[in-house]
Amino acid sequence: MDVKTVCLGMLTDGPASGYDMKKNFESSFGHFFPAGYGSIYPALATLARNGMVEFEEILQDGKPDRKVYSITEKGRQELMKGLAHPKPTHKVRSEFLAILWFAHLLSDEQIDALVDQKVAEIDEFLKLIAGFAGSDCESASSGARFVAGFGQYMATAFRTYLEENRQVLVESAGSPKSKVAVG
Amino acid sequence: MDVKTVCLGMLTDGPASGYDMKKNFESSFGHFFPAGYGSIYPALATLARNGMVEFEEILQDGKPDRKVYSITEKGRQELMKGLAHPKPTHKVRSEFLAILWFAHLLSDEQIDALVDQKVAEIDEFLKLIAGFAGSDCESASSGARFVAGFGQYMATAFRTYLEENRQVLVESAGSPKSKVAVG
DNA sequence: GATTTTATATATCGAATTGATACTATGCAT
DNA sequence: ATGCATAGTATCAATTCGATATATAAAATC
Repeated sequence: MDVKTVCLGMLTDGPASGYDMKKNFESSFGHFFPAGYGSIYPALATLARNGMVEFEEILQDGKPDRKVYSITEKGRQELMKGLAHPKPTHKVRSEFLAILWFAHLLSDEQIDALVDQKVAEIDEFLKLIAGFAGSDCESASSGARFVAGFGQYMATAFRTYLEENRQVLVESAGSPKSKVAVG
Repeated sequence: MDVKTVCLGMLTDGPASGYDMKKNFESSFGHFFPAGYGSIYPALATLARNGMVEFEEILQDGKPDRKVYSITEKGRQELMKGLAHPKPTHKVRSEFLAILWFAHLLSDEQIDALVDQKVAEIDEFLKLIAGFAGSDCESASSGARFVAGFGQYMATAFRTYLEENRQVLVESAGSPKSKVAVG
C-alpha cells in the first residue's frame, strides 16, 4: 500500500490531475498520509505505464497543460488488491519526540519553546479540521468523516498530553521525578 | 534531523554497536522513530567517515565481530546542532486510515476485521509499554518517561476512538449518517 | 507603479528510508 | 533433524522526502 494505491482511490471520485491530487493530499490526506510531487508524479507515471490509469492532455491558455487522469478497470482491480492489505501499518515518525527524548541535553528555554510551538501548530490544525467538520462533512463519505474525526480526536489528545505533562521535562536536575499522567 | 542524529544521541548513553542500537530502536524508539538496519548501518558509516563517531572492532569467538561505536567531541557538537532544529516534525503515515478512507469500497466484514486487528495490536503495544512503566521507569531520563507516557496516552486515545466510532464505518448505505464523537 | 507572493501545472534530482534479504555460527526446541 | 531465535555484520531495489527548475498570470503589498 503506497502512494499509487491512494492515487487510484482518489480517482474513483472522478478524473483529476497530479496537481489536483497534491491539493487533496494537503487538505484531506496530509495528517495521515502525506505525499509531495516527488511521490505523486512518479506514481502516476508508473500507473499509466501499467495501464492502471489513462490520461488526456488538456491544453490551456497561458497556464501549463493539464494531464487529467482516469482510473481504468484494471486500475480498479489493483485498487481493491491494495485495499485488501491484511496488516495495514500506522506509523508515527516524530523529530519532535526524538528531540524531547534527549531533553536532559537541552535548556529549559529550548524545551518550552519547542512545546509552545507544537501546541500552536496543533491549534492551527484543529482550526482547519473544524472548518472541514462544519462544511464538507455532510457530503463526505463515512470513511472521510471517520478519518477526519480521528485526526481531530488525536490532535486534541496530543495537545492535552503536552499541556498536562510538559512540566516533567523542565524540572531542574535532582528534583523529585514526577510521574506522567496517562489517564 | 534524521537517523544519524538519533544514533549520536543514543551514544551519549555509552558506546554501542549497530546491533545494540537496532534493539534500542525496537524497544524504546519504535513507536515514534522507527529505523531498521538499512538506515542504521549507513548512518553509522557516514558518521564514522565524518569523524562524528569512532569504533573499535571486537573479535568474538563463534559470533560475528562487534563494531562498538563511541561519540566524539565533533559528534557531540553535531548532535546539539541536530537537537536545535527549530521546527521538528511529527508525522503520521497510516495505511490503516488510508484504507478506511475508502471504507465505502469495502465490505462490512473487511472493515470489522481491520478494526478488530488494530485494536488487538494496540493492546499488545499497551502491554509492552506498561511493562516499561513498571520497571525501567525510575531509572529513565525525564525525556524517556515523557515520551513513553506519550505513547501510552496516544495509544489509549487511538483505541478509544476506534471503539467509539467504528459503527460509523459499517452502516449500510443510505442509513442516516451518524456523527463522529470528537469529545 | 514596481515588486513580491500566490496560484496554476508540469517534472526531476540527490539523499534518505523501507523492507527484504544474504552471510555465518551457536544454541534451543519440536 | 529441522527449523527458529539470537548475535552480528551488511547490501539492494523500490520508494519517499524535500528542494528545485520552468513558465505565466493574477493578486497582493510596498
